[in-house]
Amino acid sequence: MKGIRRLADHLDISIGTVSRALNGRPDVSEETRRRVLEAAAAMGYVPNQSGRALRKGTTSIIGFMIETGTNTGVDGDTFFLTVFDGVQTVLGRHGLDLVALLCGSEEDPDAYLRRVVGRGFVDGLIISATQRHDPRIDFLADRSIPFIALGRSLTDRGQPWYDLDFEGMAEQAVDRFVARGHRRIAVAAPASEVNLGYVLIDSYRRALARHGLPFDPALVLRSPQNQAGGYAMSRALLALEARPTAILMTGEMLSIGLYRGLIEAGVIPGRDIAVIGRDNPHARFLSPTLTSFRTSLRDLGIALAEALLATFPAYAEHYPVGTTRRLWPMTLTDGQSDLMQVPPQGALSPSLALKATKPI
Amino acid sequence: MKGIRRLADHLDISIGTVSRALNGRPDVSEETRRRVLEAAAAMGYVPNQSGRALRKGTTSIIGFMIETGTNTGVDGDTFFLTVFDGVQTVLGRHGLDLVALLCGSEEDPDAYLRRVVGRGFVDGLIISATQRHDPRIDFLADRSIPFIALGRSLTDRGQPWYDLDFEGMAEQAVDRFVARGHRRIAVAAPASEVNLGYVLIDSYRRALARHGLPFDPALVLRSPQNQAGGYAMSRALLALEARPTAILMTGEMLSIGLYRGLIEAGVIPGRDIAVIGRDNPHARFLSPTLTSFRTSLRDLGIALAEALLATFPAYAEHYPVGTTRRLWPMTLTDGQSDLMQVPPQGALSPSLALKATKPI
DNA sequence: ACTGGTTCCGTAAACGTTTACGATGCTATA
DNA sequence: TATAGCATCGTAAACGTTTACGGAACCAGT
Repeated sequence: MKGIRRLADHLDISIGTVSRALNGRPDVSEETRRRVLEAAAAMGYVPNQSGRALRKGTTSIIGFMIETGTNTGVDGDTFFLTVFDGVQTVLGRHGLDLVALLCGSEEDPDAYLRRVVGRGFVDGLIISATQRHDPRIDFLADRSIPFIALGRSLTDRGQPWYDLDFEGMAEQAVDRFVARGHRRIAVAAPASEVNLGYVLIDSYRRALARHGLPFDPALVLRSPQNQAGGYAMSRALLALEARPTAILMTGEMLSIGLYRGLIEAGVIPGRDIAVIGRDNPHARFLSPTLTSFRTSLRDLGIALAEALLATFPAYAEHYPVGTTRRLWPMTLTDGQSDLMQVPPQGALSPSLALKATKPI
Repeated sequence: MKGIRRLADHLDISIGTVSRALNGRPDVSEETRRRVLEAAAAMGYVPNQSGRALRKGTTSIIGFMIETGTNTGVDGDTFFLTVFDGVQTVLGRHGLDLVALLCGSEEDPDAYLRRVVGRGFVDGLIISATQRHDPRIDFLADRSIPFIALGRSLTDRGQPWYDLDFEGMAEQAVDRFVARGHRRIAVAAPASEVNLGYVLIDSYRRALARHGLPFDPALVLRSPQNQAGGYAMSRALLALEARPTAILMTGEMLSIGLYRGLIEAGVIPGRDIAVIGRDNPHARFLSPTLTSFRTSLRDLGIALAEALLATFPAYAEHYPVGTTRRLWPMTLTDGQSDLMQVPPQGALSPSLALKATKPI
């Protein structure tokens, strides 16, 4: 004998009453409710997930889909573990559980999603690393599965989303660079089809235009969003004909590899080139200290969870119903890596002048 | 109409036949099987997880339990994402799915495990960060849930495990240090009750004894296993009365913070102190290059999954049944950080001699 | 024509819950 | 006393699958 029946037999009452007692239904006496709760705790009873889900049509599980393997761009991540923690604290308050749905590097993300959602495995979803055009959004919207995206997409089905504020980052960074006299400002963009790359370049382009600076495609450096990418980027940067005097790194890990490459070449951030990057626990240990955009990823997780719950009618009392689409602010924190000043008006340093006039 | 019934009605056959066709049962004609599979694909049918699990008593889901939040010791993790990927590739071959069970920083890990396992949520489990005494092992063994531990524990219920080979690490590192003349060798150990700390210190102690060196408790430095911990450790190290000339860092992230702290103090790894650490994508960008223990975490994930499946009688054909308990080898890879030589026999450098004779 | 065997398929029970419904006993009121 | 209302509980159906069982149809051999 197992499950709720064991409990019922032990207490000599019906399984219906046990269930009502456990679920806080009103039509059960306080006396029996007490006995049931006591016995349940004593016998370590936990309702079977499948039985409950089958009957209720709801699983109380929220999935956070991420891709494993190191080819995803984001390697080395406090990122997800921290966001998870924020999401979990909100969901836990409502008896919901968070699990990470791990799409292996050998499986197609769209097929994976279809499989796991088709199974009726989760009540809601958080998807991340949204692509410029993302079939997952269409799929989830078609099935009207509650979900929220961490990242915007051109695929717009009215879904809620949060996204890091790349507009703000590009704007503030370019403003600061220009104020220090920089005119050749590079930007690091992801090599994949992830949408944030496009958003970033657009924002960067508009920020340049606002200052009357030309857009030079050669200054958009593409690479995987990890340290190795940052290292490769330093090489690409130093090899450019007309070397930029400033660079904005929006990938979390990029700056670490970039520093390594620059310093190896004798180019000191903050002195020979201005760098602004993204903060993370690793970047805190860079030297010279990195001028960086910071934010609380745990709070982002909390916001994500609340916005997701707001799409459930059942939680309308706690979270005002509605779809939130919001840029997640990052604050620019001073470091040493952007302190370089560019002398006004064509007074280029000899080495740069040399580079600039090199034939072809 | 939903689920298998919709499919059956559409094809004008019974749901039993549909189920048999989909599950590859022999007693269904090839013709109808073809029709069923075609229709299933066309209509995007995926069997409901709850219904199937309820009937079969098995979920085809393996859980990998980790703790979120940054206070867990391991922050900054390629680690888990890489191991996940290895596990996933093996499980995927057998139609099993891996999900990460995220225990929030606000919930007790033991209670979390009881809850999620009691629900019958998973067929098997991988637990990590095993404690010196770990109630989770007793719980899982009592319920005879198939599981494997990433990490040893004094709680021995005959469970299979893999663990990083800290014996080998301590032995090789101490050997190398001693060969270069070091006699005061420090070791970094985690501050928590996680078992690897005890294993590590034991191994370190034995390795010292083998060379006739005394064990000095002051040389065992405890800290959280992250960069901040490494940074703090550099301070503690430099503040020691009799400063060690070598240090072994077994935490993945420690070396990064340690480097920062040492270099700030003008102490160059490999020149002024010998350092051996653990490799990871971030440590690849340290300068001077880190002499480090390396391994393939993806292969570790594969091994974990195979050893877990070996405990399922159902997979006896693929994986020889039996419980494997094995140390996962790490190979020592040369870098510059351990190149420092200590002059033989009491010929201490002035500064070190000064430190050693300082009163109290 | 009868038997036995094979192939294919439908029927129905079962998994562990939740919950609508009805039954029972009690109290209060007329 | 009869009735209505209430509190409490048991009964049974339902959720979507899988699978043991049996039945129908067919063929081969006697």
